Amino acid sequence: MLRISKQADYGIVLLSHFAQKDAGAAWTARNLAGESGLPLPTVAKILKRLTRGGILESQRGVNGGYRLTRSDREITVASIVEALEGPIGVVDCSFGVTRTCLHEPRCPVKSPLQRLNAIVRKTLEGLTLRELVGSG
Amino acid sequence: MLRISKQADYGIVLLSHFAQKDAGAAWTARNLAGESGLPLPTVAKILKRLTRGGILESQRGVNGGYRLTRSDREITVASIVEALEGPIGVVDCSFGVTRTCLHEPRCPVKSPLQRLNAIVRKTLEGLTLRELVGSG
DNA sequence: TAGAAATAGGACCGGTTTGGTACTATTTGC
DNA sequence: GCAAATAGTACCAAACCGGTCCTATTTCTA
Repeated sequence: MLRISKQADYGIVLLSHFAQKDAGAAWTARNLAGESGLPLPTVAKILKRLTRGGILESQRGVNGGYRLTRSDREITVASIVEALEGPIGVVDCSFGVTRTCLHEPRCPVKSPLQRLNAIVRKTLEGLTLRELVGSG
Repeated sequence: MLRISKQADYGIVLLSHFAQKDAGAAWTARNLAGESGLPLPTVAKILKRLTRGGILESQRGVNGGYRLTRSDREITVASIVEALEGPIGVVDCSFGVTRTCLHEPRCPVKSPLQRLNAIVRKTLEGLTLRELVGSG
């Protein structure tokens, strides 16, 4: 367990297509669906989220499509996961906001768990799309 | 997201009680429930799993209870998560066995995702219960 | 100017997983 | 023999997730 969602998994797969070929090239959802073998609606949904997350930029209209907003060396796995799943938090109280843990007053490991969270996040922030795809 | 289950979360909380006090001391499920504020059935379930995972050892009968099988410096977060959630795998294909990915033939990032998985696992394997609780 | 091609956004439903509880069996000490 | 404790399993409700569909908007081209 401790896994990322399928959406994030697919997101990495799709982004790897941008990274592998000419980094500046544009892809349509339809092309990527054909290339990856994933269903078009799913691909479209993921690309939209990646765009909202600032990882892709979109061009509407007939000759539209998606392209990377920056180099694959500057795109971290953390940003991909966050765009597709929301904030990275190993446990609920890691968010540090809004959510209040019922057991917080007597919880002996609140900050240790936040440290665990920080470690995992830092790991993912230090890993770029380039690194992930480059040495496959 | 990218979070551990509540079971694993609670498991860490419960184990921290073993680590904080006399490491050799035994705890009953009832005592831990009282101490942590978690419901007894839930605590009992988690302790059973930790025992099966080799992290705790149990003593049945009237004066029974649970205690750590080894020092809190030798118990890794990875082993805790694995005991409570099963094998750590960031994505399905990280398991490398049984499950076969439908997209595997054309998947450009299979081994990169396995590398991601290895990185996360290694991080958790390098983090001990002592470290997690010690500097809270 | 109309139509086709593409993205934007949100609603919806089915299935799976998870969290939590309860029940019964077994062991152990007094 | 009874009480206290763990072992194991089954079960149910709720939340989450994956996937699809529908409609609106933008843009190019004929």
